[in-house]
Amino acid sequence: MFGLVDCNNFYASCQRVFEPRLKGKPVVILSNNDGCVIARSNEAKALGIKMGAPAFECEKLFRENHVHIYSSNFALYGDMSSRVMNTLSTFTPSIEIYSIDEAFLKFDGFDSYDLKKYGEKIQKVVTKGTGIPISVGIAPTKTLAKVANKIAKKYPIKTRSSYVIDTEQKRIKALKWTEIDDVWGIGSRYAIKLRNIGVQNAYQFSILSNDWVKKEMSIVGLRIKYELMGNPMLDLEKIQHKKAIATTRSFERLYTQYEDLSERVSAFTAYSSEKLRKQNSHSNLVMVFIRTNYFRKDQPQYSRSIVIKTDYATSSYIELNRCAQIGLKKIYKSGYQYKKAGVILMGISPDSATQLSLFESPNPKHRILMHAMDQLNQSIGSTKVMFAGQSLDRKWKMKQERLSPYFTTKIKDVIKIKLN
DNA sequence: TCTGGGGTCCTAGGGCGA
DNA sequence: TCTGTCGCCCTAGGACCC
Repeated sequence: MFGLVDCNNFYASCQRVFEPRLKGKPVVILSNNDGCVIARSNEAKALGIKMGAPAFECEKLFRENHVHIYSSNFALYGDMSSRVMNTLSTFTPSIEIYSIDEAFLKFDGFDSYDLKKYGEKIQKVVTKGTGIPISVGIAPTKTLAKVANKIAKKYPIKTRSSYVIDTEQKRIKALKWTEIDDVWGIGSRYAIKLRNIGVQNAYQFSILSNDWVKKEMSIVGLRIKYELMGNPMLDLEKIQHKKAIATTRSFERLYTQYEDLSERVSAFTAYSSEKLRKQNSHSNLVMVFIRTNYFRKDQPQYSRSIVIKTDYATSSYIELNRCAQIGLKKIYKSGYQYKKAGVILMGISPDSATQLSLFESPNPKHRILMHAMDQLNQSIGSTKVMFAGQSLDRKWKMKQERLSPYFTTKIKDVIKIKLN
């Protein structure tokens, strides 16, 4: 059996752990640059605040309903997430951390356990130990565990936040209850397609013909169908190195000058290459993209990307940035107002399996330099040592007007308790 | 005026060598 | 020598996830 543990309204819950006054109040978290709503408490959802809604469009709603607004604080959420995951790993040896707020558990050899009760225990221990409320869904496949989790989350009192699908009757009932858009793996496009042929819920999807599903939704759709029928197609995924490492950002203003974009691309490459070195890997493909603001229909639009091959697989910022700058030069066009850019490193291989080039070889000094830089930045605690290509006076700055303290990762932000 | 970021997987279609 | 077919590789684009 598989279990899916999902933290309820994770980012909002993290803020509440350290500010209990937020309990019962509407809370929203905004994306980078304070652009969109990316998380909401139940109270905020009840007000009709939509996921992904632009913040500037919600201002009136926020004001009138005294909504508590926060800029995203990923250092805090990441730390809280590892506390939850550490607690979960005490309940089974088989765990897959699926995202910052979700984990799949596998219960092999738990035949003598009452899994419903076990789920309730997991819920209690995690919530007590971390302050984060969770829901637990258990079923024979990962996709059904997702469904079970939705039921536990929807009916926390009736289910005690733990629901198990362990009979054919329960499976069919749960699928009939699940709207087609809520099935894991069926997004908005497929949902429209399915509704057009009269499929409204997961059960109706599960009895479609295999041929139709395969033809219209590829092998991925067919796998979902089998999973919903109770036949496991997906197992726990092993932790593996990332296949692509990206740093992409929207700018706080529009850029027209090549030099400005060049500085940003240089900084993005520095950050991506740092992530690459952290996972002990090399890359041999650098993709750069730039684009104008596609929301501004009144302005001329331009969007291009390019992939540049490095001479050899490397993790050196100097070599990767050389390629990124070549790419940028090729795709930059003057006369446009640029809103976003990014650098994505691809063709990633572990250090141990790096293929050497016949004619070019890495400069050994780069390796020593990168290592020294990473160590310096690590000891300082943030990226302070930079290359000349990056702006020292940080002309570019992310908008984060409502950032909460870093309660668990910065010593000056740790809560002080007064003892009488 | 202001609209996120970072990933994965799959398929179609073209180029190319056997 | 020419042509058709097959399979592999690569890229672009579409779908999805959180």
